[in-house]
Amino acid sequence: MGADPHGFKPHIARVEKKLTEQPSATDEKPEAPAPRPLRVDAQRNRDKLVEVAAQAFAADGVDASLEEIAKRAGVGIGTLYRHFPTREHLVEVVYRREVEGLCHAAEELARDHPADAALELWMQRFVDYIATKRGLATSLRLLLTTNSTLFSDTSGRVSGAMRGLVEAAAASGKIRADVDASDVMHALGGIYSAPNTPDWRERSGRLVKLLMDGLRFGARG
Amino acid sequence: MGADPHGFKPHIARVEKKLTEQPSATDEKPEAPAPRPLRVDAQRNRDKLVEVAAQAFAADGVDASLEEIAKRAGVGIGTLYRHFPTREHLVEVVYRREVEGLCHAAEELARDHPADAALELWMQRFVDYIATKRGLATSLRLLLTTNSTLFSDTSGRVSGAMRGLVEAAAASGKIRADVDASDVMHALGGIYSAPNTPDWRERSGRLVKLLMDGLRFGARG
DNA sequence: CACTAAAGCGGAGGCGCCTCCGTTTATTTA
DNA sequence: TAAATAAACGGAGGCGCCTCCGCTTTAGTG
Repeated sequence: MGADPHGFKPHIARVEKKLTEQPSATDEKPEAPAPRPLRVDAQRNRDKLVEVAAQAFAADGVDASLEEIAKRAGVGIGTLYRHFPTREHLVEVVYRREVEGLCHAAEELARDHPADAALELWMQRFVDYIATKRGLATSLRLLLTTNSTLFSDTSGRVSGAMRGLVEAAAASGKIRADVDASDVMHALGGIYSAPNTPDWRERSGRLVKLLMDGLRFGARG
Repeated sequence: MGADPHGFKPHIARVEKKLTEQPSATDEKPEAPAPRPLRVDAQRNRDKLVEVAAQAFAADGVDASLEEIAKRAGVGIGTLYRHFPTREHLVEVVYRREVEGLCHAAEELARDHPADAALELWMQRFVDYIATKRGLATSLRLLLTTNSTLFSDTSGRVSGAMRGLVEAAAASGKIRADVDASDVMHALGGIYSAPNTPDWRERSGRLVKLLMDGLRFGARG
């Protein structure tokens, strides 16, 4: 995006296909007839593709070239399309992975740090997450309105993770006890809706610090 | 869409550009410094493009080939892109034109027919409009969330036109007087949200007739 | 009418999308 | 271990997107 003077930059939404059928990353429903667990090479390629795609989308936005992604993952374009029949499939998987990572980070941070530090670090991580989300903005907006499962899924998980951290911090006395997790989430809303200036990241960082000061103020600990 | 086995069918939303700057079909703001009224040949080409595009979108959906549209309009692809720098611009103009037509039809029908017939005919026309809107579904959804002016503009105009017809019919005694235009609009909602079956059109036609029977029931006239 | 600047035109060219199918490879079976 | 087979691979090919810029047409001006 920028180093691509002749690039292919369509500007339209064209999504008609297959959005009903979910990729379903963590599908362990007891009813599933175990659809055969992907050959090891296939799984390896798939993972590599997702990883490379995540980088590419972060760097170039959703318009990143799929052919380039395939190449960088060391597979043919055909392989990419077999795993992800549409661009959305790939975007969705990358996004879900991002959410997964964010929730996982919450557990990890909670284990390795004092409750208030864990919360603060997590919020900084949340800023990165939002940054990605903004990169994918248009696609995501469409995906989230088309595919309501995705929306409820992810927003539920994220706010759940945050709730856990806030409550733990409150319980440990590291932050004041009279706040609700949803209030904190609401405060973070400012990050999301803030204008897309170049200094957005620093601003957001400061917002998080400020918020933490507020949370620590008058804490028991 | 179908007669295009090797066609270019991306499936992603890529809209970043120029959606702020409105095409503004009917821009007559007193502040505008009159941006020079388009050379006659240019205007002719532009009109032709919009007309052809309207047909193409109706026939093939928003994925209709822009090169094909340019060709059928008898201009080069470059001309199309000069007038409509992105596909959305074209979609938006076509859509606004559709809305315009619908509102204009309301006046015309009101002039040429008894009030109740005018309303019924207009509602049948409304079915066509919705059909178009469905054809453009994904693009429109994105456009309407991105560009809130477009939304308020058009929905306001359409419901205004309908209100006029309903009130005229009620005043003339051709339909019962105890209904509100917004109720009728609400009833028509069924058309929009109905599943996209092949017999959708007939169903909608019957819905309109049914609705008219309900409206005529117990009328003074 | 001749001239000229500005406006408009249009298509070649370069790139990305995505399908199709012959080839390669992992896994199962003998 | 070898043969058989299903799964996966990958890239050529065909098509649409969109920019760029030399050529054409229009609308003024003297």
